[in-house]
Amino acid sequence: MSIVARIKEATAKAIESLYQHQLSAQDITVNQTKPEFEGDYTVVLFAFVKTLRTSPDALGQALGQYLVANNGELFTGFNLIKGFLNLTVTDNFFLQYLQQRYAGQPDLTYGAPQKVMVEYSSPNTNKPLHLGHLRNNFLGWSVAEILKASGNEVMKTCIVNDRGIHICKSMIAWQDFANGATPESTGTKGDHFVGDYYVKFSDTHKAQMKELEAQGLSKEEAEKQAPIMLQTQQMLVDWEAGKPEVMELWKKMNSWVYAGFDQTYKRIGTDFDKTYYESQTYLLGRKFVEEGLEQGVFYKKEDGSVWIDLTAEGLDEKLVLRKDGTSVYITQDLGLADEKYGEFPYDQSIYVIADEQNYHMKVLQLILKKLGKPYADGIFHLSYGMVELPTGRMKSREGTVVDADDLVEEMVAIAARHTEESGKVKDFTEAELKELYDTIAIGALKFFLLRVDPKKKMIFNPEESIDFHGFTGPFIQYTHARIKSILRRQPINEAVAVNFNGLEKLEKELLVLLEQYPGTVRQAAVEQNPSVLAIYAFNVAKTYNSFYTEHSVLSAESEEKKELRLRLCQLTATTIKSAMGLLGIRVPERM
RNA sequence: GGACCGGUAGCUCAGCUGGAUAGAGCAUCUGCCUUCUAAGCAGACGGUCAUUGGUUCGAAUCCAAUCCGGUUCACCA
Repeated sequence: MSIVARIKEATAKAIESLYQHQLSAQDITVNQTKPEFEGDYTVVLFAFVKTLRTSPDALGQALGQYLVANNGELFTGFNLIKGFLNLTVTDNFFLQYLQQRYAGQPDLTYGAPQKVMVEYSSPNTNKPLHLGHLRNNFLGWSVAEILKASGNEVMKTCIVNDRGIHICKSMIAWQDFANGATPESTGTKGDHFVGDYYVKFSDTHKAQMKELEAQGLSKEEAEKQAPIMLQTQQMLVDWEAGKPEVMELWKKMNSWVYAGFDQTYKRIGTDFDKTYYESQTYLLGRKFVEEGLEQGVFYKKEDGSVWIDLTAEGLDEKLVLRKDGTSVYITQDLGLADEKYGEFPYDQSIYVIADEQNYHMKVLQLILKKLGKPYADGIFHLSYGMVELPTGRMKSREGTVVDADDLVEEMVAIAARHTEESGKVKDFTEAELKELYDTIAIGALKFFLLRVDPKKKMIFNPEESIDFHGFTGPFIQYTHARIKSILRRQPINEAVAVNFNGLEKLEKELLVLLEQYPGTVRQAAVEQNPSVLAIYAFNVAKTYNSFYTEHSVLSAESEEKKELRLRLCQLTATTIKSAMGLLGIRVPERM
């Protein structure tokens, strides 16, 4: 049990014994003591003063004395400042924790295991991945891993938007302008290759619109009447009819894109247990229309379109089937949700989707509820804020989209430059260097995107790029490498025992932090928020670095101190590696 | 217009289930490498927590109003 849990438990017991008053652990506020006061953890007393009909001072004195007298293994002393009871935890408690944990892997499981599905990434097959996808990928992957580490059965999924008018746009452009060029013939990565034709479509479309507008058509008319758009519409019809040459082109171009995605996913360490393709799932929602009409949840308008009225819930009327009988986005999603549950009967289904779709996800869940689907309550929208540039949103039309592959390459170049300047790994082979650059570059990128609360939109400044100092991935990686350097020189001697009193301030501070690790992972899991772990890992690294500068490990005052510090180093390294691992960030042995 | 989200140091962000004098990193400035990796450490500077009112022992945190910014309310996906 964590020290905080034990303090709460002991406090509840003490109050029951002293005042015959029952309290549950969650009623008690325990904070880490502020550095300017003596003590490690603080019980906040104000909440009980009224019900116990006593003063903060009297309560604090009584409680402090009781806790120290009855929990000698936990507390060595207390002090009372206003309504705050500061408790000093015994060195021995932390030394025991250290002794038990330094060698193995942390146990991070809690609660009853659940089946959790996590959907993330969801790319379109008409353009390469960009910065926004990276936040999505890193978030989804990390949340999945955190839930897995917490003891749940997790299935990572991806829905690929591989069909529709936007896919036809790049197809038409390729057909009209490529002269048979391929990624191989041009030496272009497949997803970028196809993305270039999507841009080509836009440019052509724009030019044709301009001509039509000059002929007096309105903007809307011009948009629809542009020859390339008419072509694209026809191609979509042909695709839905399964016209062989269109299907062939579609498959060919998608396969180029997938080859490109695979390369990027591999590079950034994203993986999935199951990939859904919209082309295979988009018709699944149709049966819901019948079902909803029968149940009276949906209604049909005169023109044949089908709707659901959500105005009672404060939302709007929502179309679920077009008058021409084709299904819309939300209907497809209903079908996919059903398909997912059929394959993996989950307790929770997490959708990692940007916050611009908050309304859509709300509607999706509500419709499923109204249809009486048992899995509706398990749906959770992990809504994250968009990544913006200092100038505002990324816009493909204005060419301000930050490409994922380009960004990774840029980071690698910076990592290489820093590494060369430091001159610390001159004996590395080419392959080792390459791996190190990737580890640092992608670590920096992931940390940068994961350190912010997912809910909040974030600003990415390409000018300043991503720093390698301070609150960053490389800072933490560097700390790990430093520790490993010590442990390589001097392995731990298991035979030496380390039970004694007299921890240095920074030794204890570090132990206090390390002891909080399982609780921190739990918080990250409950909140589905990796940034909690990023901040934690940074604090551990920072505290270790202070300790490192202040106290020598290898030239410690005594053999026993040295062994203590070696174990402290080991546990710090393990904790950093574990926490960073849950963020998808590798930590090097040397850098 | 309706709904939802946000506004904390020059910049990027923590803190938000109410608790002590609001914290980090970057930037700026001062020190510290013949001693375990200076991608580091120690320190300085920097705040009307958007504004106003309310709730109470106590408010950045809760409530209301206002201002500013964003997203969304498509027979697009």
